Order: sequence, then structure tokens, then C-alpha cells
Amino acid sequence: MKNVVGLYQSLLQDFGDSVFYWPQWCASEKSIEEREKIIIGMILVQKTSWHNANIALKNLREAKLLSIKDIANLKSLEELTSLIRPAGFFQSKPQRLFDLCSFIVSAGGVDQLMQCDIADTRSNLLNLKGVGPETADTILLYALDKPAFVIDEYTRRWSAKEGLTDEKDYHKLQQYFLENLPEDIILYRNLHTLIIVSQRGKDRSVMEVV
DNA sequence: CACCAGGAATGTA
DNA sequence: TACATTCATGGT
Repeated sequence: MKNVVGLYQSLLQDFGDSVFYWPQWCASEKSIEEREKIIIGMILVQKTSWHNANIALKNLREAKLLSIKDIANLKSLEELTSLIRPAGFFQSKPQRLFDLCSFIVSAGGVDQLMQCDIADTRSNLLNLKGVGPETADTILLYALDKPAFVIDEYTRRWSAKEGLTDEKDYHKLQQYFLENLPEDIILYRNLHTLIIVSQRGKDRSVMEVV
């Protein structure tokens, strides 16, 4: 019973579908606006709580800047910097967010990016300063509907605790999951979400912005 | 006041 | 390849 699929089925039985916990992230149908919020949120939440990232997202929304195109069109980072300050790392996050938004606009927007090849898009994302493997895969899986399995600290701890593997390296651990799971976007989202929910409880922070 | 939340880049050997 | 250090904020 020490296999990923079996453990996944147990999680599903114990906790239910991930849409119940994170509807904004796990719903199969999402608006472009919703997808853009997820992408923007991923930069903001790096090494910070969702609570702080949500304050920054709320500031962007109130400033009518919760949009990839609008951020990419900014002439200066000054306003962006003050708006997202609650998310911390004010000397790097504004530039990272701007660069990511600019890339997406140059690629033709989120809807065009969704048509692209997953490997190409992933390597394009990783070439951006401030986008590492976890951010790239989260964007691919939750915003672009691509089968990218997300590895995070919860996944590493869970894998070790359940006796699957002690591997900590991002891509090696990801490879383990890819080899032991059928390629299925819904399954990837459910498992990633349920691993987190099972460890910290459903009441804990996640992206809130409407 | 100490501590928690928790990615990526950079530098070292 | 593997590990240490750096970057900032708001809540408890």
C-alpha cells in the first residue's frame, strides 16, 4: 500500500475533492482574469504567507492593476512597488512581477500561452529571473491547465513521512511522481492540494482575492 | 521582542 | 552537486 496512487486514494476518501478547499485554483473552468490572479499571486506569495500576498493582491485590485497587461504596460515600478510592499522583498518582487507579465504579454497573453507546448513554456518561464521550478509548475498546472506536477516543502515532507522516497531534489522528486502517476491534470491538482490540506488543515491561508 | 509564514538567486568548495 | 546565505513583511 506504499504507493502514490494508493495514498492518493486514501487522501481523496479522507478529505474529498480539492475543489472543495481551493475552488479558485482547482475549478476546471476558470476565467482569464482568474488565471491572471493565480499567476500574479505566485510571484507575490514567494517566501511569504498568503495573508501578506492577499494584502498585496487587494491593493493591486483597488488600483485597477490586477491584470497582466496593465502591469506590463507600466512605465515605472514605483507605484507597483508601493502596492505590493506587504508581500515583502520590495527590491526584487516588483521587477520579477513586471518581467513575468511582460513575457506573458509578448507571448500573446494567457489564452495564447495555454495553446503552447508545455516544455517550451516551462523553459521560457524558468529563464525569467525570479521564476524557479515551483512557481513555473504552479503556473502551468493551475493557470495554464498543463500537466506539471508541483513539488513544495509539503510534498517533500509528505513523501518522506509516507515512506515513498527521501529524495529532496526538485526535479528528481518530480520525476518520481511523474513515473508513478497517470498523467492527469485533475489528479495532479487534487494530490498537491490534498497533501497540503492534510498537513495544515483547510482553514489555513490560500489566495482570497475575489 | 522572538518567532512564524516559506522561493529563488548567488556564492562557495 | 550540495549546501549556506541573503532578501522583507505582517500577524501571533
